[in-house]
Amino acid sequence: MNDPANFSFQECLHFLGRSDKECLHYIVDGKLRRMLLAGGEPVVVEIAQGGDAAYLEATVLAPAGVMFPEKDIQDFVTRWLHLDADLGDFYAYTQTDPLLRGLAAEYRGLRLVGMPDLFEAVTWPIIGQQINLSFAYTLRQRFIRHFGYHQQVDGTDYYLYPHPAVIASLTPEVLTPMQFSRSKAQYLVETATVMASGQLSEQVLAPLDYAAARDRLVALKGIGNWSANYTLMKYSRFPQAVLLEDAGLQNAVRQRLQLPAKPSMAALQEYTRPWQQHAAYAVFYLWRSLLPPLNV
DNA sequence: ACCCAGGCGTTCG
DNA sequence: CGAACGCATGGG
Repeated sequence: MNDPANFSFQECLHFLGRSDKECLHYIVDGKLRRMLLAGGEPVVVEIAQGGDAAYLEATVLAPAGVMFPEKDIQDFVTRWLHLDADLGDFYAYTQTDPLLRGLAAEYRGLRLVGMPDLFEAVTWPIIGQQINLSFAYTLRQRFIRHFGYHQQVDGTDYYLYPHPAVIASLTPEVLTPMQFSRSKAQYLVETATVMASGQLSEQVLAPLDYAAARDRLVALKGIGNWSANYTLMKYSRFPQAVLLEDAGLQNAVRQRLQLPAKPSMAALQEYTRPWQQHAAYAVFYLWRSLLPPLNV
C-alpha cells in the first residue's frame, strides 16, 4: 500500500461497520469478510491486518482447495479501501482550512472507502436519495438479497451486488411492492438496461475527465448532480468530486461551525470552493465526523 | 402531527 | 431561467 503511515485498518473498519443492515461485507474479530470476483469467479475472502500493519493479508475462505488470481483480489481490495492513496497533501491542507482543521488528527489513517462495482456506485445513490439512511439501507438490503448472487459459507450468507442484466430484466412493478417508489423502480431498471447494453461501462467512463464523466452520468434519468458526484467519488475516485447537495455534508458543516441552521447553498459553495482536489476526502471525513467516535 | 431524510424531475411564474 | 412542488415512507 501507499503511505502506510497514514493507514488505519481500524478506522476503515469503523466506517464499514456503520450499518447493521450491511450484507456485502461483515466484520468478524477485527477482520473483514466479503464475496468478490477473482478471475471471474465468486470468492469469499477474509482481509486482516498484516504483521507490521503496513499491509493487509487476504485469505480465501471459499471455495477451498482452489487457486485464485491473487492479483485480482489485491486489486479489488486496493480499489475498495483506496490503498493506493497518499493522504499527506490532504492532511496538510486540512490544517489551513477552518472547516477541516482537526479532522486529520481525529481520524488519521481513514481511507475513502469506495465501490469497485460501477453498477453499485450508480444505483446506490438512486436507492438512497431523499430518504433517511436507515430506510435507505433497508431498501439496499432487500435489493441485494433478492437479486444478488448468493452463497452460504459456514452458515453466513455472502452476496455479490446484483448484476445489471438481472435488474434490466425486471419490470418496475417487481420493485414497488418492495417499497421502492415508482420513480426509483423505473430509474433502477432503466439504468440497469443502459449498463447491460454497454452504453455505460467501466470502459466508457474511464477515458472521460471529471466534467465529461459527470455529464455522462447526469444524462441518466434519476442521476442528478449529487448522485453523479457520488459515483465519481466512490467509483471513479475523482478527488475533486464534491457532494454540495448532500444533507450529511450540510449537517456536518453546521455542527463543526456551530451554525444555528444548515448553511445555505451559497455559503456552502464558499466553504467548499477552496477544497478543489481535496473535496472528495473532505466530504468523506466530514461524513465520518457524524459517526460515533472509535472508542464507544 | 410535523418535519426532515446522504434528491430528482417536472411544472410554474 | 430559478423557484416551487410532488414523490414515498421511515424516523425523530
